[in-house]
Amino acid sequence: MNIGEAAEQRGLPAKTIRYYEEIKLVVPARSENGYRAYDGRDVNKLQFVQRARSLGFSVDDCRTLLSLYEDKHRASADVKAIAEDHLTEIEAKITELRTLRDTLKHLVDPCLGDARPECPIIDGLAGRTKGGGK
Amino acid sequence: MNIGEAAEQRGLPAKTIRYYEEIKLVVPARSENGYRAYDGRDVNKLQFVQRARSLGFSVDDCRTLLSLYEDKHRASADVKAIAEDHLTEIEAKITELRTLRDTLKHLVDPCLGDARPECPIIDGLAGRTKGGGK
DNA sequence: CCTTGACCTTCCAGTTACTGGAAGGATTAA
DNA sequence: TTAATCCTTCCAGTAACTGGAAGGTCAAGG
Repeated sequence: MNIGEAAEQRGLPAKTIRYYEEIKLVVPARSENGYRAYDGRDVNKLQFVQRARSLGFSVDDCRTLLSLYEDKHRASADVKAIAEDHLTEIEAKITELRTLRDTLKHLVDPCLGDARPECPIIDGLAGRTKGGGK
Repeated sequence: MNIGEAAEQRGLPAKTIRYYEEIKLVVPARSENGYRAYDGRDVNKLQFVQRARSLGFSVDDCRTLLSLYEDKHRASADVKAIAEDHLTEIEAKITELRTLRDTLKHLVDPCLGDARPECPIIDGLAGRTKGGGK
């Protein structure tokens, strides 16, 4: 099948699929006219990558996972290690964002948000502490 | 002061500070020898940007915030609007990451992580459901 | 006076994972 | 034959830096 059909089947932009070929992630055969020809196995790989990407795996992780996917003699430990690393990264990101959110909230909450210039947010960013140092 | 001193004072890489000039975020005067000359006001701006960036504001938001910082007639409402938008984005990101984490966890947990090839993570990514469809 | 080392300059390229668009060939239907 | 789709490749842009090369400037030491 041509790239358009593969794209539609998977709900991926053709541009993205071409990109995956460019970086040698999913490389289809070519028809005589030069068109990319995707077979069922290619489409499975596209689906695999699509799901891995949607779970936040990097394209590089996808490359490794894809090779494990294709390897009938893989050790599930290898897969699990990648996934656990990624999980740890996600947890770290969540923690970081929660901290950001809380800090930001403490600046935003006391801001009156009116027409006057006094602004705890600006003060906070400028490094001015609100407390009146006696 | 030269860029090196400003960089050290703020704990920012000189490269980053040059970049901020390139994008016209913090543009210092120049000495006769062509060196960048940062005065106290520039350093304050660098600090302001540094803090805003560390709170996750985009460089573009920083530009706007910086102009509000310098505007004695600003309305705090304008500042607050930007900060609240950003807060909303952060919340959305946290929610998204939590979903990712949970989904990933449900794939990782049942994986034995041994030398055998059977792997619920690979199966999940491949779109194979675990349940034995009777 | 000259050299060495630290500091400064500009410019170019690379990072991540695409996305948009231009120019032009292939295919299909009318 | 022509028009509408589809396909191709190639180039550029996104965000926010970061690394590195080639070369100018400056202060200290011999």
